[in-house]
Amino acid sequence: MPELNREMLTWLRLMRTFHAIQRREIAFLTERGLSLAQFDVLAHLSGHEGITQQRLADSLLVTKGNVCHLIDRMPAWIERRADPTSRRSNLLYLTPDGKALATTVLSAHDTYLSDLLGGLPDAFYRQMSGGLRAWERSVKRVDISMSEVSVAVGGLK
Amino acid sequence: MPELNREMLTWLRLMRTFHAIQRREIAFLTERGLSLAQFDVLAHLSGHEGITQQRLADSLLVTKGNVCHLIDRMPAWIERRADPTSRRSNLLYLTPDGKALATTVLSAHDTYLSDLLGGLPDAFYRQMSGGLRAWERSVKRVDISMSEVSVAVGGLK
DNA sequence: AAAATATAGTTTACTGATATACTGTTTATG
DNA sequence: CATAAACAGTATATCAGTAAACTATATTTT
Repeated sequence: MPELNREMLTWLRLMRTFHAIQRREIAFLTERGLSLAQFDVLAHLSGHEGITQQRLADSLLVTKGNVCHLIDRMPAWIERRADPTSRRSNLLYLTPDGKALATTVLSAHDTYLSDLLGGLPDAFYRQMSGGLRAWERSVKRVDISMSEVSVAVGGLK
Repeated sequence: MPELNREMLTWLRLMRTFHAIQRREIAFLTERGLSLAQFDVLAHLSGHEGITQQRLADSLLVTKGNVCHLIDRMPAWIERRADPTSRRSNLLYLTPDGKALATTVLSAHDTYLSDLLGGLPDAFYRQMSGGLRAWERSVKRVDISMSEVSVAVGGLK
């Protein structure tokens, strides 16, 4: 049977909280005709126009293939322009429509999330941020490209 | 420009922590030849053999279509059996191979996660769990099937 | 009992993400 | 300088997930 020790219980809590918030964020964006992925692209681009697809992919922690496909389906809002310094990269710019959409949706999104997430005492957020940062640091001891870990933990003896 | 108030910063922290942990969990399972979705199915089934596909879908918070497709691709580990009480539902059972796999992988997964997530003082987990529970409760004021919200927040005036 | 409705499962079409292979371009290096 | 290696982008195949249409079976209602 599953061992529900304190670490696991806290992790379950974290997952549930994450999903509760994210589902609402997605619902909010869906009503405005945007997917979360599209919103992320618009949001990042509106602060960093003129970056390459690769840089956008890095920022969003997704693959360049994903960005390519995503951009393909947002032609009304995003434009690929030639990079004067390199013929292999594209520079991404918002179209006027994209800029307009980004402005309104970003600000509404901000208001919505702040309202959704706010309302608890200031000390709560300080404490929570600190705790999460500590946990994340602790988790990152374990490298993501592990092969030893598989042996050490999953392994024999 | 984005307003990075305390709520948003805490949310960013939470997302980062969530992804840092989940990426490692996925890497762990991938090395053992399982996707996270497959693991979830095995894990739930090994504690609840004989449930229907619909019940499994409900438990995992996914659609029955997803479960159907998922089960289709795990024939070595999962078996559909006729429900003696209803000809329209299937009952899901682990095959001997599925049972064996579940046993070893579940326990290794448990050990791995406990090690990954553990190591901080007990008070940390108590405090974090409590904080997350409070935040989740507060978030759930906002109903997920909102239409008023879209007007109230996204809206005019 | 017949008709309407609801339910379990399947299928299909779509989005989103990955990995991988492929194209073309740039940069290193031998 | 020529070739090899790295890099940006694209294309393709695959895996998860959703929604919606469809099939077959149960259940309710009239």
